[in-house]
Amino acid sequence: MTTIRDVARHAGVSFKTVSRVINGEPAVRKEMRERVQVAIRELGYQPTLAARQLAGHKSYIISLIAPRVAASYIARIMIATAAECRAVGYHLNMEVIDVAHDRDPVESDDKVSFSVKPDAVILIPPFADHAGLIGQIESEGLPLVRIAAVGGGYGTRLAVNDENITVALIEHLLELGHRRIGIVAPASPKLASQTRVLGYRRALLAAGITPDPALEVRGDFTFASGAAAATQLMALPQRPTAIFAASDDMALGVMAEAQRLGYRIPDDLAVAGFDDSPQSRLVYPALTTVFQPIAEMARAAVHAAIGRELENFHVRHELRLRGSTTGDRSLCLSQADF
Amino acid sequence: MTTIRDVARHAGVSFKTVSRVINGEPAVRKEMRERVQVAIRELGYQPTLAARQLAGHKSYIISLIAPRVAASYIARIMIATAAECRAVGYHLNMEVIDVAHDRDPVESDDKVSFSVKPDAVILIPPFADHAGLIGQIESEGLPLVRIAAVGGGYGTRLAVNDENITVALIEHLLELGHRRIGIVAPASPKLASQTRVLGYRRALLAAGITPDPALEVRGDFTFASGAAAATQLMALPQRPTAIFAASDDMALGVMAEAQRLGYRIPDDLAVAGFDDSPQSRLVYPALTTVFQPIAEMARAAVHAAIGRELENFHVRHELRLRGSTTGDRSLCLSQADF
DNA sequence: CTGAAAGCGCTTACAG
DNA sequence: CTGAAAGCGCTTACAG
Repeated sequence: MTTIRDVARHAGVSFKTVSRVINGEPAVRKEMRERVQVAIRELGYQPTLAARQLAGHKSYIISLIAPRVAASYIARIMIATAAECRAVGYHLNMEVIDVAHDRDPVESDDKVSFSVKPDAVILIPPFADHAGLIGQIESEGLPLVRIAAVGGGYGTRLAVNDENITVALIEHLLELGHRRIGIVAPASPKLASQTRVLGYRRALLAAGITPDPALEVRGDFTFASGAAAATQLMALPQRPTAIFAASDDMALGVMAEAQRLGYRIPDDLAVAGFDDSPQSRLVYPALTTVFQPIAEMARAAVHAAIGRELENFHVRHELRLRGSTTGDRSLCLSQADF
Repeated sequence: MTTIRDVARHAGVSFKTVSRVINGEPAVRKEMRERVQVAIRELGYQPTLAARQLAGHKSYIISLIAPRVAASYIARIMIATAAECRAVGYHLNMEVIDVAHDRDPVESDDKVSFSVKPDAVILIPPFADHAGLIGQIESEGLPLVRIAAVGGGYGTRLAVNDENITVALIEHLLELGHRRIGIVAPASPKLASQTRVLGYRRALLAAGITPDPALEVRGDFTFASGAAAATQLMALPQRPTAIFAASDDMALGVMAEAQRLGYRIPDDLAVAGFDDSPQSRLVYPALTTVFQPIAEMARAAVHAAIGRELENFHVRHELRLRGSTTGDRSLCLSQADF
């Protein structure tokens, strides 16, 4: 294996100088630096992370703790975080937790381990507010970034507020003439996505409509829960003419169930979701939804995790108005944003 | 930080004995072993991976090299691999490569790095046959597992052959009375999924139908390419009454385009896909498709990577017959398999 | 079955 | 701007 000493010999400098070049330390003459860089390239040298970590107390590893679920939101965060880590010279350690088995990620045998000694940890929903994990990470003394966290506590919170964009989405439905608009709301109160419910209510009130509790049904972000909500809402004495679901998967459940019951989308029922997931484009009619800048959030999280400033960071939501509300009959052929 | 010496002191043994217990070496008295294990638990000790790696030439890290694409197939492999790594006491290092920018993962600045010194590497499509990457991994002397690889060469090949299950799927369409069956085939010849085309042709021939080249259209696994294929196929003088797409995303493109053109599914056109992706269940009617045991393949890959035997390993494909061919009007409410 | 020595490939202070 | 010493937390041989 090529080591720092091989590079030093090849470049005719002390191995310490090589170390300085690798770490971008200023105190190296330009000529030396270039000589070392040539040697590194010629030998194909890659510093051993483990040695750097042991000596320098820095691992260049970030751990992402994610649930083992099929949600595209999770997959998109995972991929974007991994890509961003690479971009800044870090490595991503993925810790995937099986939430289905209901094991405590802190206390069970299968608990999350920090033996890779990451430089920082990123937590995403539904763990962003998991007190046990947060406590464990704090006691390990690890920097923490919590994406879409609601509560305070240890760590940097990357808060998202979906209220305003949801207001805009509901206004779109109101402009189309809908007055009875149902919502499939997040069941768990401790989620950032609750701001979507606030936006829904605010938009209705602003239009002079009193939110009807019968039109608010809970879901757990799955397709099945969206379908069940649709069954319930469409059975109401005064059924809604539009339904907003707090996630695309639930919205697709609403759409499918409505179609199964014989309603046409959007003629009989308009449907809107949230996430701009890849699957929101795969149905006919395509689903109206809200684009969340997941890649940018992942970038921000990685930068926050390693203590770098990120310039030009804006969490810019965007309405994606499509056939499921507008009646537009074209397909969505562009690739999904990441 | 708690080190091996702290544990030794706490347990009243030499630190070498602790090391032996951690590594499960046999030469330790049962009593000693238990004493050490208690100390480890009491102190919450977790051995530093970097130190073990440096001293023992073993990192307990597996690298997965994956493309940065939105395909659920990729996300499912990623998640399953990460979960399996955890299960066997390893850590997953994710290297996500931006294929969109067309940068060479071996030669570009952004090339894949092995500075984490993984114990093994796992390659998935479309990299499973990437000669450059395979060569790099071989020259690093790293064990390699290639999931769904086609060609020979360095590394353990986890081959999949989809021919037989595709035959079964086409037979299902034939039984429904379809005689003109179109296919959206993989464009790239170097993919394991080409076995799906072989199965398609074999099933037709077995039924006494000569495959019609006009009914074979190429796609690149995206929704858009499926939609384009449908446009083309449905414009044929003798249009097909059923279309099999070699991936679910392409099948959904076929379905959406057909619906847009006013055809009813499956009355006017039956559609079938491949993957049993989560999104295959999110549409109405639900998509007939083939379940691929991705989680089991990931398990097998991880075990092969670390040189362990995996008992009871079967790549068991399964037909998932749903409304897009059968006309069944129920929704698919169970969670997707992983 | 248990222990003391050497060393993995680097970085961190500290000199010059 | 550059170098020689010490040490990060472990495992690998080698003794006993």
